[in-house]
Amino acid sequence: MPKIDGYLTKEKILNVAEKLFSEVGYDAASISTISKLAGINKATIYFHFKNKQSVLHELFFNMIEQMENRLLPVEESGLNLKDKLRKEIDFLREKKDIISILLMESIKTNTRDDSLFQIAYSEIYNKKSRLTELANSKKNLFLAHEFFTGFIPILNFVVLEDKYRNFFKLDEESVIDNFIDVIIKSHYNTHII
Amino acid sequence: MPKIDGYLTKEKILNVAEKLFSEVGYDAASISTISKLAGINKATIYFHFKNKQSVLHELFFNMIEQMENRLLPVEESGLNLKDKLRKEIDFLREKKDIISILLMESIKTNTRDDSLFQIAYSEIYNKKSRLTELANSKKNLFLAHEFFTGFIPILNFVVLEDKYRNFFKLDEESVIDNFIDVIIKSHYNTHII
Amino acid sequence: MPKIDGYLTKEKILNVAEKLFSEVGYDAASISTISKLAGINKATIYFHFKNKQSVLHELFFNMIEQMENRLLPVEESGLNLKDKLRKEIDFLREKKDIISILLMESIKTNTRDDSLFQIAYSEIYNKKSRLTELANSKKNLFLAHEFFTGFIPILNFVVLEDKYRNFFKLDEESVIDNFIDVIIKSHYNTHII
Amino acid sequence: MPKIDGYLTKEKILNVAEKLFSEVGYDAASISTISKLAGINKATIYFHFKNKQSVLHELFFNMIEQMENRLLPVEESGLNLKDKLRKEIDFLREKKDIISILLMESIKTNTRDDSLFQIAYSEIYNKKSRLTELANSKKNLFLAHEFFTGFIPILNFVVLEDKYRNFFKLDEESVIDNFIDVIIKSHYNTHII
DNA sequence: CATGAATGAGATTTCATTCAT
DNA sequence: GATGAATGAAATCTCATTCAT
Repeated sequence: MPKIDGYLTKEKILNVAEKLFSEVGYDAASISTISKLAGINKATIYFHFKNKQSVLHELFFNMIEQMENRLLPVEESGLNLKDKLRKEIDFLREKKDIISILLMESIKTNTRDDSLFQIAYSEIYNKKSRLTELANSKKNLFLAHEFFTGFIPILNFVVLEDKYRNFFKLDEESVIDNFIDVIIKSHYNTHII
Repeated sequence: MPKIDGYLTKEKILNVAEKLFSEVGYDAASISTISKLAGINKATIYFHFKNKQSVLHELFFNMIEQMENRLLPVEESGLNLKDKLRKEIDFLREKKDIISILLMESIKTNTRDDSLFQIAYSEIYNKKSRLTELANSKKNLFLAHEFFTGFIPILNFVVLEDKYRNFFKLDEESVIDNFIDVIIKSHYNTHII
Repeated sequence: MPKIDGYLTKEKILNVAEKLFSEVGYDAASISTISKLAGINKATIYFHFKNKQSVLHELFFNMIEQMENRLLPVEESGLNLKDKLRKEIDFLREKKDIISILLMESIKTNTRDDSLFQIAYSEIYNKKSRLTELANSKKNLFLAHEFFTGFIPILNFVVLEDKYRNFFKLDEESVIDNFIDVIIKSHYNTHII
Repeated sequence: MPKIDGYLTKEKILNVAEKLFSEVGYDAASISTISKLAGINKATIYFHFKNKQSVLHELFFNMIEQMENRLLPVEESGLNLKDKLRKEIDFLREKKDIISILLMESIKTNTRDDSLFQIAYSEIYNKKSRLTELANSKKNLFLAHEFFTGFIPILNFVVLEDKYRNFFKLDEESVIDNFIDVIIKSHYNTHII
């Protein structure tokens, strides 16, 4: 391995780790395997990262940052809701791996990591900046609506799409089309504000 | 029949494993820890189970069986939708641990386990037995509706409830009440059939 | 390896560890090497001991216990001082390994282990039970005398004897004889009480 | 000439290493830690030193050189024994770290390093140059006296002083005063020649 | 002179699993 | 049914050392 560009090595590690974590879960993914897949020495991972946890943290941190800084396609002009949603879902599909990890880690009872909620927070408050003006009771209802009938179904769709399709023997296009139809009818058409 | 804390040893193992798996995930939970928490010898676990995997399988199997055989409160007479839902959610809350495990394992890309979908299938087909009579296109739309706007949000609510409440600093009763309100409006009131 | 008598295995580990620690120091002695020398599997050490530190602790603990419970030959009747001392030194020579470890570990500035002082305490107070009756100023002088001109020289003799002999090209018997002569003249003949 | 905190880099490395070695022992002190404490890059250490061992060797070499070249305060005129001893001990106290390392390394059975004895040799022969004139039997007795009842207790005092004081809950001044008293009575007043 | 990046070897420790009793 | 003892494999992480820049 050329001792040239530490930045590239670090990127490589993060990419490989993201993929592997999503495939087998954080705990079942070993540093050994990551190093082999990245084509580098095990110890090199510890040159770039304090420990295994910090690889995960950096993945989460990068994800949170990206989500906070992006322009929401929902707010883009000139597109109808269906097309906007399709664009958003395609965007998230590219992030399927890190979303899988995020969901898995959030579910563990013992975790103190709240990256999932941080992302949800920024997504939801991005969308409706007037949210803060609402009365508390309404605000919490709105939050529940956004989180449990919008955010969660969409992330789960991205993550479970393939298995859903395989189990129920459906074809690819109909699955995404159907999902967009039902999420519009159930979530977007029933918005409170 | 030797018992530990009133449970048969095998049941004790299953209970402890279920709790630990949900806390730290299947991979981070060791047979050693399970045996210590159950107050038995490590080797005893291997008397009752072929290996670690089969402890998980038995948990999943039991869960699937229970879900298939239960009477859906939704179909019970005399209760309005809100109360029925509340009953159903309370039932699922008691199964929070196994549901957590189920969700975590389903998300792993590499898993071939489809217990989550088996349960979804039986839940959804239980509810609407006439589903099979529908035309294919309608059927798939219905399936997407049930799975992604009903089943998934409800399971995720059960599993994420506490963390959601803590992160957004909400009080317990309002969280469940709000969830029931929004799931009714988004899922139940928008049923296709 | 026969899975028969865990007690023997533990003893074997302690013996091997004691020897190796004294040869190369605690930190340079690896669990791997210990296991190989003991003819057992590395993991077996962790069945009998919590971790590497606890192997050291158990060695120290055993040493402290032995020292506290032994009858001091110095108090034995019928022997003159020279013979008593010779007996005592021969007793300590058999414990050369653990004494080496004890001294090395005591010297480390960062150590919080005070096994050396615990042993010194019990040795010194054993010898002169009337010590407690002394006035404080005398007591401390007595302590300094016992510790720095008796205990420390003797332990260091046991530990450095061979190297001292080799460096100065002396023969074995003259070294021990000379040491006994000088320790009697300097320490025992100058006792305060 | 690049300096760190006013020291040349090499000196800085030696100072940091000396301190760390004395705190945790040679083996537990890593080049990594030394470089961090010195505020330099790990590789820089390998520019100034062949390897880790040679850092230790240079520390020992410097110490030996210093000890060989110093004027012994014991021989200074105008001071009584007590004051001379106090001066000597204060001199050695400043070398506490390197003395700790020296002692620890000397105790290891496997070590072939004899720096401790080299220093002892030059100290003892410095003091009494007419030593060589003595008959062999007397010489060896004298050597044993100097080494085991003078040199060793003094070095051990310097190294164990703090721990001795803490364990027996003594105050600083009384400890050094008492030590000087007892070493005079036991060692200096019992000189053979 | 000094550094960032890398590595092979090996450290401690834990894993799932086995087996004689 | 249950256990103490053991193990091979693999986990995470650290080590001393190297080298291109």
